[in-house]
Amino acid sequence: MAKNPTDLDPLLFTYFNEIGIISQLVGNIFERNLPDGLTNSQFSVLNWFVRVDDEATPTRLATAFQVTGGAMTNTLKKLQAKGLVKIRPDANSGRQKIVTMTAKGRAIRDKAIACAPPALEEFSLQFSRNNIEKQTRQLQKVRQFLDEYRYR
Amino acid sequence: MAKNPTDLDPLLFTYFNEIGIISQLVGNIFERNLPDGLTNSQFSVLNWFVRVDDEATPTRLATAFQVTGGAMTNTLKKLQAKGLVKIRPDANSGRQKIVTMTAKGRAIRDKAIACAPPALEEFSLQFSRNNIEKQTRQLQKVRQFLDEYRYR
DNA sequence: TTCAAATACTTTAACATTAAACTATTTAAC
DNA sequence: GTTAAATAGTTTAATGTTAAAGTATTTGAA
Repeated sequence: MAKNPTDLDPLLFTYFNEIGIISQLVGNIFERNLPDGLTNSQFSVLNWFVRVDDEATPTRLATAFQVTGGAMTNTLKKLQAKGLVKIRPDANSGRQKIVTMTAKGRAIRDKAIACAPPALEEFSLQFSRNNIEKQTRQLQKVRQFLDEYRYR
Repeated sequence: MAKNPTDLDPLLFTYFNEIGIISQLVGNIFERNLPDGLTNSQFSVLNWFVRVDDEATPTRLATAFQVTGGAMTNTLKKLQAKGLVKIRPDANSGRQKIVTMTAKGRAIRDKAIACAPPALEEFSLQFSRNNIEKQTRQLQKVRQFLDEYRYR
């Protein structure tokens, strides 16, 4: 049956709408509890250094978080001004820089985790680990599709 | 087993991270194709009038989209300037206003749908309706939890 | 070797959003 | 009836993001 062109598939609309709202709610809930005026972006960068690697170029971080280079420049400048990351030139390439987290950065990151709002605790009680794992796998497929679509 | 306080539950982190990235990607993909310099917020308001009701107060819209009143004031002013919505005082309450969509607004909204990026078409081929329906139901539960948590 | 294209990062202007302060109106307690 | 509190909407300043232009460096093809 042909789709009426004046109707956006309501299911897809609802689906992405729910995702958008959850993203916004979680972002707000989490950022509200962050210490030292840390933003979500700033925290995410600090946490990346714990989760993924000890050092990175700005572009690698920008790619990881799907933001523009300019946005990452801004985030890193803020972190640097607070003494939470260190930015040094790459000896092997004059156009790259190398970013690392400072001890203070690590401490603030740990503090941020400790400040994590109780929502996350309660969330774990409401939704089974198994359920969230399954959802995550499906979301990863969706993200991958959109990610690839983006570069065509 | 006690959770190490310096570790944010990686599963939850990944889960919400995927949601955040999908939200961002879909937003960008969709907004890029919108006609007449329409933003996602502006389109969403127009689409709301098709999906939900003929008229609304600014606050009702702000609540529906989980944005501040100020943000909605801004969005509505832009839509009004383009002649896509009409804002009139409420005869029954001097502090409320009533917003409706104009015929031009409806036309632009339909055009936006027609311009919808092919990503959505292809998306439907990749992911089964059944799958997206199931995911949507789960996401709705999550959103509901976060929504309720917010007001406590 | 040269030089055009690609890459890494920064800067700028525009803009959507937020929190907070502000105006106007309505509600309801006394 | 008065008046304090609540509600609806707007305005302001600050901020984070984007696209686009700009600088500097590296790559690689001729």
